Amino acid sequence: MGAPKQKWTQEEEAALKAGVIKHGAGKWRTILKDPEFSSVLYLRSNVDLKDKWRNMSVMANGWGSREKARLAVKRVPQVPKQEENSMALGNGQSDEELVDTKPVLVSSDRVQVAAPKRSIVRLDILIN
Amino acid sequence: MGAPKQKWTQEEEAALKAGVIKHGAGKWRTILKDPEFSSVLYLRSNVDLKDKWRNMSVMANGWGSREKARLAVKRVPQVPKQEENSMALGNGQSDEELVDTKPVLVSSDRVQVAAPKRSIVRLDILIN
DNA sequence: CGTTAGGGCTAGGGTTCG
DNA sequence: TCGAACCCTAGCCCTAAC
Repeated sequence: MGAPKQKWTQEEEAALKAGVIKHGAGKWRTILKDPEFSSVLYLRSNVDLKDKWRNMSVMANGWGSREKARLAVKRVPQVPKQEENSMALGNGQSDEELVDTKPVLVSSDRVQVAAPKRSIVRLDILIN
Repeated sequence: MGAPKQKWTQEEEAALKAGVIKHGAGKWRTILKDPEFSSVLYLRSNVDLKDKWRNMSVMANGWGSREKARLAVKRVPQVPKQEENSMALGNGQSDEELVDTKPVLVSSDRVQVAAPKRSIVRLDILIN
């Protein structure tokens, strides 16, 4: 079993989004063949792109049903990971970058453990 | 209030084991639809089967109770984690023979491993 | 035949309860 | 605290339709 599971990276998500903006949703094979994205998505199939876009769209809408303060107000003795990617479809315009504001802030009354880990601040690849 | 939490009976566990032997681990829905086991497992869902098999497998591994599991280390932005979990079938007695839990015959075409090794799967182990 | 849309299933982490 | 049972859902598979 050589497929433990393959999680999507932020680079891949950004490439997918850019591909949809450029070619349109539904043109998965076209996006995949575009040399601009194939370097990032080369190990994904067109079906993978379709599935991922479905998941991203669902998330972008109303954040689900049973999630609310559950994930946010979780007291974790660790460093809360915060990574959120904006997910919205552009109107076909050139530049568009929605910034999702996720004010998830775990503010413990006590001193929180320091963060020895390196925060991963990744910027989306340039498109257009 | 509404979820009494139903514990697994011996009959259900036995049916699950037999189902895995017959159809292979991972074919939870298939096991559930098999009339041979549905009479016992009709209260369970495919996810229940999967979860129960996970718990049983952990026990079979000899996880004892003397391990300091570090459940930290969430996701590090580097080095893909690699998990390897071996699954053992059979009773919880001293048996170090790993049994391939693949169904005897799968769908013909698949990304089958290019290894024509034909391990003789022993199926003598059965319900306790 | 290739591709896409959609439903279905599984794997794995997370959460709750005892 | 720990573990069994249960929940949530991203990723993957199957099938029909085009």
